[in-house]
Amino acid sequence: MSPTSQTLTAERILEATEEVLRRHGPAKATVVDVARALGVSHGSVYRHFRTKAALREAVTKRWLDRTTQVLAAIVAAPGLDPETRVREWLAALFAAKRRKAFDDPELFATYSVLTTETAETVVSEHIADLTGQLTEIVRVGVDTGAFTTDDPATTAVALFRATDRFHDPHYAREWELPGVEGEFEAVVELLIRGLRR
Amino acid sequence: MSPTSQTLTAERILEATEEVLRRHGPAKATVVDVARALGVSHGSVYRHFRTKAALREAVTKRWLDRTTQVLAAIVAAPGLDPETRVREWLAALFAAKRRKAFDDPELFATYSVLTTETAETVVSEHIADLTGQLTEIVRVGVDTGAFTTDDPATTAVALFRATDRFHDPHYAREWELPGVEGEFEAVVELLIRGLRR
DNA sequence: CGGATGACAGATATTGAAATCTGTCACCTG
DNA sequence: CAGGTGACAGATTTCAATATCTGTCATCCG
Repeated sequence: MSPTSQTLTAERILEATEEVLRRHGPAKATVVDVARALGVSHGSVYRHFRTKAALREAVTKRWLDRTTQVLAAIVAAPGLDPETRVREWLAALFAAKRRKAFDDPELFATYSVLTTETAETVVSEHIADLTGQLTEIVRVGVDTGAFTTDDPATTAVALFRATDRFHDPHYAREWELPGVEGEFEAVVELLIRGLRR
Repeated sequence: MSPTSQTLTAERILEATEEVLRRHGPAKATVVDVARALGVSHGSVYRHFRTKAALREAVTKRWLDRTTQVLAAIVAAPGLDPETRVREWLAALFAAKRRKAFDDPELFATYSVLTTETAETVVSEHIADLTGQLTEIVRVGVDTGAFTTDDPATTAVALFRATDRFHDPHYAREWELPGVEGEFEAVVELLIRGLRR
């Protein structure tokens, strides 16, 4: 009946939603559009997601989790000294965000809006995931004697906050300005020096 | 003729503009409103400011400069060691912004909008002023042997950017959350440690 | 004559009626 | 009978007509 008449799964709906969001932007993407893209009635979409907000939340979480997974690889990578691991983790976060912003500006702008309007919990869980990863790196650094701190978790949050400028979508416009790379390195340098014993 | 029939000066217009902005907000504050508040025709306002944008720019600059002046006192204050001076300067910046945001939320929100829509130069000059002050503090710190850095100006920018979260109006909502004070101190602690020889 | 005025043209914002969307649910259909 | 449908009520958005505002300037006034 429809062009893609496989069974309707949450995953297929999320894919269609992302496509509709990319095409129409956050303001004009409707549940009806998503249903149309899937060749089903909008009632069917509501069978998988209770509200439009829940759908947007799910698609946002999916997007944020992709970054979390990339960074987890750096936490787990063997053979890095703690200092290098922190540098690479922060650089990877910056690079991932910058790539998203540059490669598909429409979609990035869309998700930037979604993260501000979506339920606070999705974003704060994402931040908790990321600072959790950083905490692990710092903790290992302290254990091996490379770093000093009273409390790895507090220090991890400080590292994350001090680098907000280089991962908060709010600053995305400035990520293509010349000199940002230098600013990033100067901040990281200062922070790494602050971590050292 | 009007309730306040002194001569019409740029300063009086700026005062009236701030009042109109506080009352009506940035979206609904018009040049006609400002003229009405002063008991003159809007043509007279255009005699002092070429455009509405120029008027908004001037009132924004005036607002930003007030903070710059407060902080200049800390740069010049005698008898502070460099580390304390950095701590106090950053704390004063945070405190000044937080006070503005808390004491008069309407006006603060208004100026937050103005700084995003106003000509880039006003804001970047403000930032240049502030990082200039920080550069001076860092430079003295290096000269007295308290700090190490290749380039005080770069380091000053890094200090400013690493603390964006605690002075960028974008984050104002989070300045009243519990724990912000702790986050601020953790970031400053890390940065100060990074400055030390 | 220096400074203020208000009528005016084009740009921008407001408003309210019509169109669309969200979320529900009784009813299909394979 | 599990999964899908589409009509429906209330909420939200769109659109075009109307009102207001911006910026200019010929004219006025002390």
